[in-house]
Amino acid sequence: MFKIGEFSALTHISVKTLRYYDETGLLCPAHVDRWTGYRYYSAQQLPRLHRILALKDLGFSLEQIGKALHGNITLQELRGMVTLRRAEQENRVREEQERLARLETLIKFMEQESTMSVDVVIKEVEPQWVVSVRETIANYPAVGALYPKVIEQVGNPGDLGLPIAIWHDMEHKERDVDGEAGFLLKQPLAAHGTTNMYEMGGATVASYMHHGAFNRLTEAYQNVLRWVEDNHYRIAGPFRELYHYCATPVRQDDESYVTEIQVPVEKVAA
Amino acid sequence: MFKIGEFSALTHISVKTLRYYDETGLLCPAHVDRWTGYRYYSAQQLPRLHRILALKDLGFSLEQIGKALHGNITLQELRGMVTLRRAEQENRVREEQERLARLETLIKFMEQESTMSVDVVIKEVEPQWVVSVRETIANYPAVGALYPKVIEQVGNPGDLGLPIAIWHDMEHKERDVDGEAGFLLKQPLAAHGTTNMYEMGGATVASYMHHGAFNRLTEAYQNVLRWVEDNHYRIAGPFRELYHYCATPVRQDDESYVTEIQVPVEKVAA
DNA sequence: TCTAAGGCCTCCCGTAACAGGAGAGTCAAC
DNA sequence: GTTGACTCTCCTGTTACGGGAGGCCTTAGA
Repeated sequence: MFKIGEFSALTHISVKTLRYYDETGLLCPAHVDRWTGYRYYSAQQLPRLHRILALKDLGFSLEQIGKALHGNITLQELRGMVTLRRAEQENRVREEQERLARLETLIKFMEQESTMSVDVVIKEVEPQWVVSVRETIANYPAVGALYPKVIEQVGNPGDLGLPIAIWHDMEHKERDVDGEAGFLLKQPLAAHGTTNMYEMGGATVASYMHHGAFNRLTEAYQNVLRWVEDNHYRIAGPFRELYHYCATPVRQDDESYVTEIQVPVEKVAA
Repeated sequence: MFKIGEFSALTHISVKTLRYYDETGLLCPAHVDRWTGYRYYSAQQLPRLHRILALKDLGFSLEQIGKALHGNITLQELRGMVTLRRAEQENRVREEQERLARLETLIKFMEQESTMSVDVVIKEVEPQWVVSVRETIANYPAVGALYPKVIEQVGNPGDLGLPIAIWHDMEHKERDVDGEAGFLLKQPLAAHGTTNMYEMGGATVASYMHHGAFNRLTEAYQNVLRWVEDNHYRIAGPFRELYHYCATPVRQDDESYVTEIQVPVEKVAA
């Protein structure tokens, strides 16, 4: 029989940990002095402690280990536990690898003095109802002229959510741009005249929050698209712009605007 | 200005999280109503929140993010942070991969109905003082005869720690075994007669706690050695046996004994 | 036999990043 | 005016322990 300190030295498990395992019922001392409360461990308990450590090393929680060790577990169930654990661990490894890849991409960006790419995040957006008009317009800033058209055809401006633009060209164009302008909606409305009313699908997007003037959006796009490529994603749909903050009258050089660039993406198979 | 629920819906960040970020000073609302305590967020805060999410995604703690966002950080410092983070993340990935590898090995073992390999753990053992005799003996059980020799040559049995054996043959032998028998010591003693007194080096070992009779140790060795191989380790020294529990008179079939097998190992380069 | 040092006990707090819930106040629409 | 949705603060719980306070127990030395 060992006192807790001796058992701790023997196993290299801290006294705190041993007491915790006692408290949680994972490994109770072979004997506890009724009057002093001293814990006494026996060498026979070493295998159980070792098994605990081994399972912990495999990534099981103490609660799972407790259940597994509580006696009545079959080889079948154990197999099931381990197989499940492996699946979780596979996900874990993949996530951590992707995180590492993002870090390495960021470092590459930073070597070129660009700090912006810190801010690109991948997120899921839900399906959204949209009312819009789509036209070929002279250039990007000209999209501003489309919003009044939408507003005048929709009865109640109170129903409108965030203004958005969707760019259907897959590359940058100086003129004859295929643009769509409209608003997000909380509920579907009836379509009027030349407006489109549809539910825009949900998507995985690379999102970048641009805080600054519209005339620097092109630069922002370049960075986002390079980020997408460097992180092994592929463009999976037309670009979306959400105007989170935009004062009227609209100006191209107002630095207070907040514009979100959303590039639908899908992961390229490794 | 958005109320917290609106801002939450807009960003897909939970209300709880936003309040937590307020509390920790990471992202305080643009305005807080003095009387009601209501939090009001502005669209201008979206970029900051996005940056927080991005850094969190890269694995930084909220505390680190707080420092980085607190304004006065140079590109140099940011680069340093990210580079450090990458190093950590590389370790992380490696650890998780190794854990996965252990799980897969275990599954392979379990397919063959062996559950024992759950209990093999890698651990570091410190250098230890040892007093022992080394001889070529008839077979493994014959090692028992060596311990009295050690005891009689050492004055005080009170100084002796755990009995151990060290097997210097790299393979299983039926006879003429090169065995060493002795005891761990707390402090060095003077050597006497034919005993050796030396400090056994520390090592990384694959350790298996065998709870059962000596005559089943061979089977245990087989499993441990297979585990070592399957987990891409290489044997790095003679095997050690520690007799944590062993009643006298010594019998080969006493199932209450607890014997630890330690196989010094080193990782094989991937 | 007394004492001092160390070992052991229980109880409480802290960790990171929130989630859940109680109880009370606030806002907006009908 | 009322209802129901929203918001507030405060408290607890999560995992696997570590640190420390305050008090009892054991053991070695004087």
